Parts: sequence; C-alpha cells; structure tokens
Amino acid sequence: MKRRNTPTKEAVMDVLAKSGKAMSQDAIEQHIDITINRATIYRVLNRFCEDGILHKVVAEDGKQYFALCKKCDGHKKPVHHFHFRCTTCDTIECLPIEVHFSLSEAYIVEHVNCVLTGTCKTCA
Amino acid sequence: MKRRNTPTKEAVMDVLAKSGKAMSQDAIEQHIDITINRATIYRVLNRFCEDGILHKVVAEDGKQYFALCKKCDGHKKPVHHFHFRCTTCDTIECLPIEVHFSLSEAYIVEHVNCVLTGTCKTCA
DNA sequence: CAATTTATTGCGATTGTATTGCAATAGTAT
DNA sequence: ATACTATTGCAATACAATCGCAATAAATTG
Repeated sequence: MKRRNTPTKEAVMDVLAKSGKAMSQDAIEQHIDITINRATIYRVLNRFCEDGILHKVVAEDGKQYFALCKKCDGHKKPVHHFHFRCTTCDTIECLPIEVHFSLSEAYIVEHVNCVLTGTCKTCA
Repeated sequence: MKRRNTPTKEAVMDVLAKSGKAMSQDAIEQHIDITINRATIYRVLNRFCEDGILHKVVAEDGKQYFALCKKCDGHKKPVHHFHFRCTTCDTIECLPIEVHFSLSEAYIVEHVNCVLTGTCKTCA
C-alpha cells in the first residue's frame, strides 16, 4: 500500500521531531496547531510504526507513547533502549542506554519494552 | 488499615502461587473456582502490591499483570528483573535476569518495567 | 456468645485509552 | 481533468480499570 503525504502526517512528525521525546496521542493532539481527529492520529502513528519511522512504548500507565527512531552511535539499525517517564512533567524520553540481556535461544523475542518511571533530572 | 483474611484473598494467592507466573485479572478470574467480582479482584491485587507481596507489570498490550515477589539468590529484597510475555500461550513469566542500567543520579527512579514479548521456549 | 467496629465485597456506573466501520475527502498518477 | 484508492472524520464500539455506595462479613470487645 503506497503512502501519501498529508498535512496530518507532517503535523504529527513535526511535533514529535520538535519535542524529541516519546509522546502520547493526546499530548500530540495538544501540540498540533490544526485540528486532527483522535482516530486519525492513532492511525498515522501506527502506520509510522509499521514503516519503522516511529517506535511505540507502553508505559506503566498503560498508555502508548510514540517516538522517532534514531540510529545512534553509527549503528545501522535503531537499538533497544531504556525509556524514562517523568511523572512530574509527564513526558517520556529515550535514554541513551541500551537494553542488554542474555536469554536462551529457545525464546523468540519480538519486542522489547523497558520503561523507568520517576522524576527526571529537570524536575528533580 | 488492618488487613483481614478472606476467601477471596486466599483464592487469588492460590492461583498466583500455583501458576508461578504473572497473571492478568481476567486470567486469574478464569482460574478461580469460586465467583469473585472483577472489581474485588483488582482491589485484592492492588492491596497485595501495596503490601509488597505482589508486583505489577504492565505489558505491551497495556494490561496489568501481577506476580508473586520472590526473593531469589539470597537477596533480602526482590530485584528488578525482566519479564517475558508469550503471545502464544498468553502468559508472562518472571525471568531470572536482573535489569541493569546506569543512570545519572539526577534522575529519581521509582519503578522499573521491563517486558520482552514474543514466543516462549515452551511454545517455540 | 452476642454486640460492635470497620475492612471487604458486589453491583452498577463511570472513566479513559484505543480501535473499527463506513461514508466523505483528497493525494497521486495517467 | 479523470480515475483510483489512500486517508480522514465521525460516531459507535471494545476493553481495561476504577469508583461510589450499600450490603456483607472478619475480627475485636465485653
């Protein structure tokens, strides 16, 4: 299925790029200047995830947060990293800390979801 | 607030102890022989968490899973560990893998939530 | 053992996140 | 400009989890 360029997609990408953090649907909606339907935002976000442009994190609050996939440290592919959710400023940042674990080959790992919760350095 | 012993609490503990895994409210309800209201199960689970008897994990599916806190390897307190959610048998097991990360002291970490998702060794 | 206190429970209603069906709209290529 | 179909808006829906309140029952007291 071919993707099309739409104002919605641009607006969502814009907000995420500017914030540099992982954001929830409602946070994104609040930071967008135009009006976009909730369902549409979810659909755009999920499509970006399918295309490997965004990655999704589920926090302890059960909500989904979306962030740009950056390829850091010269890696070709984005690496699983920790996330930090600050309950004070209510944002999630991607930490530059890789997730390491050694698990039996008998397991097939498809997703990694690691979130630390607390107070970030700015709010502490 | 003093706690009382009730059939409900025993039944819930029983199921969790027997399974040895992290279970969701509906899974627990299904494995209990008596009928217990949904809200009650959640209240019992949350009370156990407050008392440090259970720990809660939020998986990628946005659901809460509860498991017994074991003090392994002679540690006095339970240690943050990885969890594995198998999408085939739909269970979450506590992996004997500790979560390690070095984060600036400027952050205050209150909770750690790490879940790997995929197919477990039994289902693979 | 009966009376009292209050933690616990059941029920229904409610909150909040996320998804879906369907018709209308609008990119994109010809 | 036209056709094709991805995308969107709207309303309805699904689902997890919580809350208020009255009823129940565990534990303590006399």
